[in-house]
Amino acid sequence: MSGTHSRVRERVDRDDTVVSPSRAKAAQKAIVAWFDRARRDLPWRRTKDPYAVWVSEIMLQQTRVETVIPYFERFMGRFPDVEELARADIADVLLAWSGLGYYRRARGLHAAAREVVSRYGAKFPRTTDELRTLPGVGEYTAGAVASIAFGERAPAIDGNVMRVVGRYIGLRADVGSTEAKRAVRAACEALVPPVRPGDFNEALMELGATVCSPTSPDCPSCPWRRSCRGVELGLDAVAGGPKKRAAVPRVKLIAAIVEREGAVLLARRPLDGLFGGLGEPPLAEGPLPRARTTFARAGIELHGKPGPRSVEHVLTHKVLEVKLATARADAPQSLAPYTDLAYVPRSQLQATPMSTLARRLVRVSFADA
DNA sequence: AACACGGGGCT
DNA sequence: AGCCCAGTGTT
Repeated sequence: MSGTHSRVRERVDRDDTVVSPSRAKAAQKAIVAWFDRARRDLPWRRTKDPYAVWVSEIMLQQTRVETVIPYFERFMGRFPDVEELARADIADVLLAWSGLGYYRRARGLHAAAREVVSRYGAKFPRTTDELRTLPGVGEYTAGAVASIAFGERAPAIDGNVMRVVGRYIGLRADVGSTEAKRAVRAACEALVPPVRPGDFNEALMELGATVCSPTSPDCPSCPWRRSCRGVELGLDAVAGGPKKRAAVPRVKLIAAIVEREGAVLLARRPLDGLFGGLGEPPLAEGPLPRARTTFARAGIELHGKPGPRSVEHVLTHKVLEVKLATARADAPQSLAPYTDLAYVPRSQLQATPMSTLARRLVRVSFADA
């Protein structure tokens, strides 16, 4: 008897994350109506130009709206259409990306622009399947561009949507789990309407960004408050789960600060990996004797001991601890893993692609100059 | 499934 | 001091 009961109970638990057609329809109407009223005026919403939508979506990957806005404006001014971007030098694209992070995105954008021009005659591919083949365009971005720019009825599931829809369907599984992804995707397939699918997807993300926040959702203001399973269950029980992250390793580095006649010695990083393609004062891993030897082989002689000036730069997966050392280099040689070394006039630094870390190093070096 | 990949703002 | 953001690509 208890067996029968638990079997029924189990099926109910599984089924209640399924969104029925009638429930989907009500949900679509409510959230799009809310979006029409509450939508923020963002630069990339002033057009449905696929190129602009695409650029914005790439920039928005793992990056907040407020951070992206000025970069987007500058980028569109500098590269107004896909052909202009395809013609550009990668260094100019990286310069426009300097400080935004995840620099592989800039290389993907540039490579994809060239593909759009060469393979599609500068006309943007219109379907998720074609978009998906472009470098830097994954499942989310393909759905976002296809739905927003071309009206394809495709879901666009980002972190916001995982949380919002996870709560809406009363998902208990951790949002990072395969089970959660499957359930949210199924729900989204049922939810995305054939009419205005792009507005629906944007509405979902907008809701996550402004109302259904991770820690303190404003449920009374939510267009879905009446049918949200998460509210019924208590949001703490839904789509939660602590994500324990391993302690981030600390990496100790020495930066060789070499100045000669108003120019700074910069090294260019290899295209693959951290800060790919960007310039920076040459870095070598500590401890000091090893770094000194590494630099010496490249013709860079450290003056004294590194420090006391130093910079700590925090990344997602490691902390870079950089001590600064002045140095001289009359005939710099190659220095692994950098692709080249060159003196850059200080007046040219703002025109040189560099990471935020590299700019900090330069700024700290010449703070009192 | 886990990890590399930036930077910043909020709690 | 964590958390996590309009994620993607590699291993």
